[in-house]
Amino acid sequence: MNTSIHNSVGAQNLCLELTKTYDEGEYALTSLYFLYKTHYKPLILLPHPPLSLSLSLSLSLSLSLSLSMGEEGNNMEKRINSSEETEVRKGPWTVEEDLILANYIANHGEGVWNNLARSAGLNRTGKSCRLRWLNYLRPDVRRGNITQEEEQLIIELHSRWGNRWSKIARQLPGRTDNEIKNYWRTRIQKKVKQGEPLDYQNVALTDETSTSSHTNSFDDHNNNNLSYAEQSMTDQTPDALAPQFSAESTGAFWAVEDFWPIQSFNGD
DNA sequence: AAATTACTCAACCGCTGTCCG
DNA sequence: GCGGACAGCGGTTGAGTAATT
Repeated sequence: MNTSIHNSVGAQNLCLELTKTYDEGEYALTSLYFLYKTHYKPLILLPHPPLSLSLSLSLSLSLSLSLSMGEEGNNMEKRINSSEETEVRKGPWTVEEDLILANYIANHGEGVWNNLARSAGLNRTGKSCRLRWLNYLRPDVRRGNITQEEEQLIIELHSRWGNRWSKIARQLPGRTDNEIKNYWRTRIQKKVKQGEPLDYQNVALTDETSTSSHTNSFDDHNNNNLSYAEQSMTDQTPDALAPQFSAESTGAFWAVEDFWPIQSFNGD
């Protein structure tokens, strides 16, 4: 599947692209919509599914999750249903698994992940489900490139807290700790190694210094050692700390109503 | 065009902390 | 206090892709 669709690609082209690839019996139309939501919406920033996609979607509501898959899909299916069925599945998530997980959470909520995995019929560990949900499927996951403002904030917070990725992530709405961690390792550390200037104040950039010297003293539950400036920063709400995103960029978030087609699956 | 290298990032692993019976 | 189950975290890996030779 072609993943190199750029921001400028319009809805119609997207439909054609997706339809061409997936509408040949490989997956249900719902999968197509889900792909649109999870993989393409962040790129094209459309407020609603395109009309033709919506129509397809309406049709898909009467279909069950177990709709037949084409040859390619069958290969994937075979892997799931093979002799490994009794074993816990690992590795990349399939579209069908994503659908099942998102659908289940939309109807039952998240939490108690091991039970969730079992109840949803996913042959995955609770851990795996949690990770997939939090890092990828969650409606408010913000996708797309890290902005300059976000990078600056990451650097500032890393200098303050070290490799406390989840804590840093909480200050960047929609960004996951995994994403920030990866970004730090692949981009920012590379810049440092190459001697590129990071013209931000008070930046301590080595993992060694940051983790060892900061982690303990800046613990979540012990802010007593913070200076006034540090304390005031700590006291700020995530909203206050976070960069102000443009209206366009917020389009990369999912809306609650984005889940309606998935919820409809259970006939609610 | 093919082979190799570099890069990205989703997912896993192992560990710690917390909760609850 | 103990042990099991679970959540959450940070570090690491490896498959897929892009860039380079």
